[in-house]
Amino acid sequence: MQEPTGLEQLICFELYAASRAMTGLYRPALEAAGITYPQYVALRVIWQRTRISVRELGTILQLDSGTLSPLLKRLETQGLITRRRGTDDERVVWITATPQGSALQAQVADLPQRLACALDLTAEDVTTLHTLLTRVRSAAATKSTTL
Amino acid sequence: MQEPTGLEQLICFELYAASRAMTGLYRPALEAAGITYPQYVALRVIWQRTRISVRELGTILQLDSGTLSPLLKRLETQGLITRRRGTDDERVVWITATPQGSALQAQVADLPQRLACALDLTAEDVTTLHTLLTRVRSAAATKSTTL
DNA sequence: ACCACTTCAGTTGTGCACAACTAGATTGCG
DNA sequence: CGCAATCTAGTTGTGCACAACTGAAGTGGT
Repeated sequence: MQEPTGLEQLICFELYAASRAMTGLYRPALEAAGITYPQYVALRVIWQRTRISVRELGTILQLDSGTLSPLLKRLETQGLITRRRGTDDERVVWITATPQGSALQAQVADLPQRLACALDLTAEDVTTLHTLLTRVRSAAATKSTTL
Repeated sequence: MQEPTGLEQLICFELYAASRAMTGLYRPALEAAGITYPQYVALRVIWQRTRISVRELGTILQLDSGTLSPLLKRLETQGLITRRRGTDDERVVWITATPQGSALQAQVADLPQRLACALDLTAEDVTTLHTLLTRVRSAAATKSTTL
């Protein structure tokens, strides 16, 4: 930091800027796969289950239906997932990866490792960072009325 | 973390989630002041200078004119800043806080401290987090073609 | 002086984030 | 049972993030 802008003292701003920088790091590879970063994290969760409801996906990603509905609609249009109303409870929509969607998994499998290397962080740094970020997130979530 | 979603291993996702959680923590106070979080960080930089160009503001915030132009337009409409074309170099637009805009500064002055307390982080944690986030951001920015 | 190159802010189009709301399905209490 | 409260996903509207582009203004080489 060369100039005293005051921003560098704000953890909040560092989080905001670092998050966008990381997303930018993922962008080229994800663009090649035809998806965006939020779509990628949603797919990661979907890939791990035979099916998942919009609600549970939202709980994991901390996103509401206002964000997820259009995002999932786009994934469905691309043929990467299917959406089906539940028969027992017609309120819930079950999401499943299509074969085409599952195929994408292989294409982006090594991304996190490749990009983590680019950050020049030691394993210890990653652990520390992960611990602190989790604490910040849960503390912020607790105090907030949102979600 | 109760379930193995795979996301919790992703520094990238933790950054993304923590950043949104922090923004949510700021939201109620900023909403009371009539501004959004990105407008707040932009104003913090503007408050520290008698004037600043859109370009320099963008360099500090890591945002391009595509994001800043409409954001600054809204701040101008609210009467918080003025925008004036330079006389020597007519390409640059100089931004200045209005008295009304400067008055807002007092209203949100204690925000970072109040909210930092809510996170239950020690001074050491904050320093560690800040250092790691800065490293992540600069590393990501270096590898990226963006900006 | 000429002109290709660069710089700056702004516009357009797409997609995300979130508040506020809607509509239908389900639940549970009296 | 009847019906109000709750829960689900989706829609609408606002504002941010970013790619791609525009147009005007400045710059440098010849």
